[in-house]
Amino acid sequence: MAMQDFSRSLPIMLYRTLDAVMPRFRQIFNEFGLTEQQWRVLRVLWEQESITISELSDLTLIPAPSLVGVVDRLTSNGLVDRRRSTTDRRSVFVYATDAGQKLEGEVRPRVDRAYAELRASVDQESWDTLIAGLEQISSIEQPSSE
Amino acid sequence: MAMQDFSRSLPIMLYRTLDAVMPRFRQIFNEFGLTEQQWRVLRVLWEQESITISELSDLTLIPAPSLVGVVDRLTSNGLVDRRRSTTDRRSVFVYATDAGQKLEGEVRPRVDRAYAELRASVDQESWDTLIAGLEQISSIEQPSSE
DNA sequence: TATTAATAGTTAACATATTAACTAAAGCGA
DNA sequence: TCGCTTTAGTTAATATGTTAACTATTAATA
Repeated sequence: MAMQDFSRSLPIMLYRTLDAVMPRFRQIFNEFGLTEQQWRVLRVLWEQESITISELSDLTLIPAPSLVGVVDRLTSNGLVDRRRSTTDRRSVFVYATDAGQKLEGEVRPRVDRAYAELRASVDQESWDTLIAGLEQISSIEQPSSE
Repeated sequence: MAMQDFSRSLPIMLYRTLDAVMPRFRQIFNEFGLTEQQWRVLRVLWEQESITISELSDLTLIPAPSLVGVVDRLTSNGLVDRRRSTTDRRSVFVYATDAGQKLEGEVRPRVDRAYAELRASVDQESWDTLIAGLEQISSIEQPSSE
């Protein structure tokens, strides 16, 4: 029979792993007044000069309706700003302000260190295998929603 | 340097995998007027005659404050009910009503089938390796929050 | 070119997550 | 037994997720 053990089903294992991994990062985010989602947006903007809302949604995995609020709050905190595209007036570009850029130097070292420590707590091979396994399943095509 | 590629970092890969896996299940839940969290609560109650809120929180991975509302809505839908413990009046037991019990026969076959199809889309060994990898990382002790 | 369809962003309604605080009830030691 | 601490559940405030609908703009096509 399928899914005999609920506690070891794939979804539960994924959630459990996130519960084990994320608190250490969220603690750092909070020290800088950032939420996890705000961090993700900034993390992308630090590498992409300017990017549309929909591209940002794809890269951060934040659903577009949620992203609206996240960008709103980042904007009111002076870390990012919006600029409507001139070529396609439907699109809106988001970019990091100077304050948003500056934040990278303060937050990233902390986060990168925490990430390195996490990665060091597992042997290299297990880690790579896990990432590969996640890559495989996340690339499964969605069943057609008929 | 750590976390070179944001899109392949562990958290993002976990979220991406959930995004790939969950919609097929949520669609089924919605057909029966259930949310994902409501399903998880029922899924546990179908195996545990009666269980306290805190135990339910541990098994469903739903944080206690959220669980209050989930159980509230399940109660108002007549699927579960609360009963305060007589031995320790701080504890509250939750149990499935007759309607809640009856729902298992309708929803579980659908969900189990979808789960079997998902599992069949990956070879057995990759699946087991993935689950084992998740098990390993999710069992890492939380860094002491000093 | 007028219509229609598709796209980007947003709003709305509801459910859940996160963190802190709060209440009631036990547990515990002076 | 009194006072302190812990525990179970809940409430509160804010942020985000989920789904559907809506607006403005662009693309497509007769």
